[in-house]
Amino acid sequence: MLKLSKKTEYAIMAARHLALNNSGHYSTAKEISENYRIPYQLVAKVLQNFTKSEIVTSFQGAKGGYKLNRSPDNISLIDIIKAVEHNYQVTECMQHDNSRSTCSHLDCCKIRDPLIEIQRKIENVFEQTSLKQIL
Amino acid sequence: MLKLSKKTEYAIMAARHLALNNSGHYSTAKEISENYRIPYQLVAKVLQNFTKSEIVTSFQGAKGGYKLNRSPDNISLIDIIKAVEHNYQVTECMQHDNSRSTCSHLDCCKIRDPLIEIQRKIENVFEQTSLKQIL
DNA sequence: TTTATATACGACTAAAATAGTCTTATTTAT
DNA sequence: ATAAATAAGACTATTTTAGTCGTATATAAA
Repeated sequence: MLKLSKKTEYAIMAARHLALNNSGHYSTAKEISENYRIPYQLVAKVLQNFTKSEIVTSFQGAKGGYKLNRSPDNISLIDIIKAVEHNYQVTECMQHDNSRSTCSHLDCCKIRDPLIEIQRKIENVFEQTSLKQIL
Repeated sequence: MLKLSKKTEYAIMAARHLALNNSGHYSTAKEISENYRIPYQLVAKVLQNFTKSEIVTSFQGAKGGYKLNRSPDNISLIDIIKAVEHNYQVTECMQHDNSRSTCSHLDCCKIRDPLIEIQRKIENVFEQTSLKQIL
């Protein structure tokens, strides 16, 4: 519990790699996969997510690859997490695809509000950490 | 990802209940189970964990039950979490039953140290929140 | 214009973690 | 004795996470 997903770990590793290799050439999913022994398809998807979130720019075809869009000190871990995870909430009832907060507990559970505060603080931890800090 | 387990949610709810009902009578697992519609066996186990961690004192037999050992402002969420969860680490390689940090990534993943810092900060969030604050 | 090398993306499968149940033993007040 | 509790381990079901497969599309270069 409270664990980051492999997807998020791979995302941080990939972002870090891109930050360290942003001189001219475009890094590929294959390159990152081999460099850190991450399953190819997984990094590929992570990088596609980065593209959708406009963290990176992608180039298709031979000599293609990915390149960071912003400088590493302008990318926070929360940007990276949001790019690859739909739900990174501390409880189910905070997840945004839970259209109405369906609390099965009588009279609601009573601990929701304090946990929302916890959630806010945890998000803050990730927001305060930039990619630059993890190079 | 990053989600608290139901066990932890139930633990917080149970601890909160005990804090609100610490006048004379001993709260039972059945009482808490029915009050919040939590599966009986699960609360029971949570309360047994509390006993082991000396968060509560238990009394067996008829008229038995549980009672908080300390005042709510002297019990933090991290105490509650530690009582019911063995592993609440952000990554696998930080979990203490991983005797040697078995990192499958080449040259280790390079993001371990910054994540240890993240872990420390998240634990701090739970440590800074007392049971009293969630009543 | 063909080939090799990339990204893009959806469907599927496997594995692991979580949640919940069942059963039995023990303790204690009435 | 009996009823009402805690204690605890084994088991099962469910859900989530991790990983794979297949196919389409884009592009540089031979």
